[in-house]
Amino acid sequence: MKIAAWNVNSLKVRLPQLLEWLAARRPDVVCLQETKLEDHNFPRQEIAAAGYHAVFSGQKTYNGVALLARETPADVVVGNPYFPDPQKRLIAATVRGIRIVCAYIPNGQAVGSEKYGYKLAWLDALNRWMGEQLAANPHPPDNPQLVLAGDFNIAPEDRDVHDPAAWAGQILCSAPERGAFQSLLGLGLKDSFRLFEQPEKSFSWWDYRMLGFQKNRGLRIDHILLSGPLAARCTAAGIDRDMRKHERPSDHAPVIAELAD
DNA sequence: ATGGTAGCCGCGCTA
Repeated sequence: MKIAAWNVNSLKVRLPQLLEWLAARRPDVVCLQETKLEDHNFPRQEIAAAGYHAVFSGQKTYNGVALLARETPADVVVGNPYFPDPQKRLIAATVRGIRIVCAYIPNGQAVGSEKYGYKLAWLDALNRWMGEQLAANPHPPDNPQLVLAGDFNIAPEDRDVHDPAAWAGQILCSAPERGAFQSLLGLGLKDSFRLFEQPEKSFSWWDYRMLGFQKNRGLRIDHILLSGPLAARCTAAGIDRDMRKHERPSDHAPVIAELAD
């Protein structure tokens, strides 16, 4: 079972790339962020023609998440019950007995800003909800089947940052943000990427500006976290870096984790 | 060097 997450930065613009990529990679589940589409504009026909069911929660201009799956997603929940939020950043559904949570965690703009406070509060509520979801999705009991995937807007460690000195204490890298990430791991979730040997300087996002990608000035901020039993089944994890080379790319590359059946 | 690039129904804001 192949699970992917991709911040597409406008599904309208990236739809042709998404369809090509779905055909090439054949993921079973895809968590999309920054669709930037109202629900009535979601390209349901094109996604269905590609062989995927879709559930989504979008808004105009900003944010927006979607969950694509080759099997019908069940028990769809939009948003975090512990954090009422007009911003469309969270959608969850069950696919093949696995609870999938697709998240677009706030960027936070700058440490100390109002948006930063919102990000930390959002993460605190996410942590609370994930704790509950881990307990609520046992199969059988005490065997949580949970995936938390998406754009976290957090580089967990210095090795996830092209220039740790320049980014020290900055947004995406600050201690409170990294602490929130560690709290999610503390619930028993595993960073699928780090279950395997990986190339140095592996990143998932590069700023459009200043030739960020060409110079590999990136950060690894997109993640697929797995509950313990799923981590035990994980056979591979990686970043589809080549998608960032595409003409008119998203600023994020897709991340992928594979589970043995 | 406080820039730069991309996407948005936008004519600034967010990333």
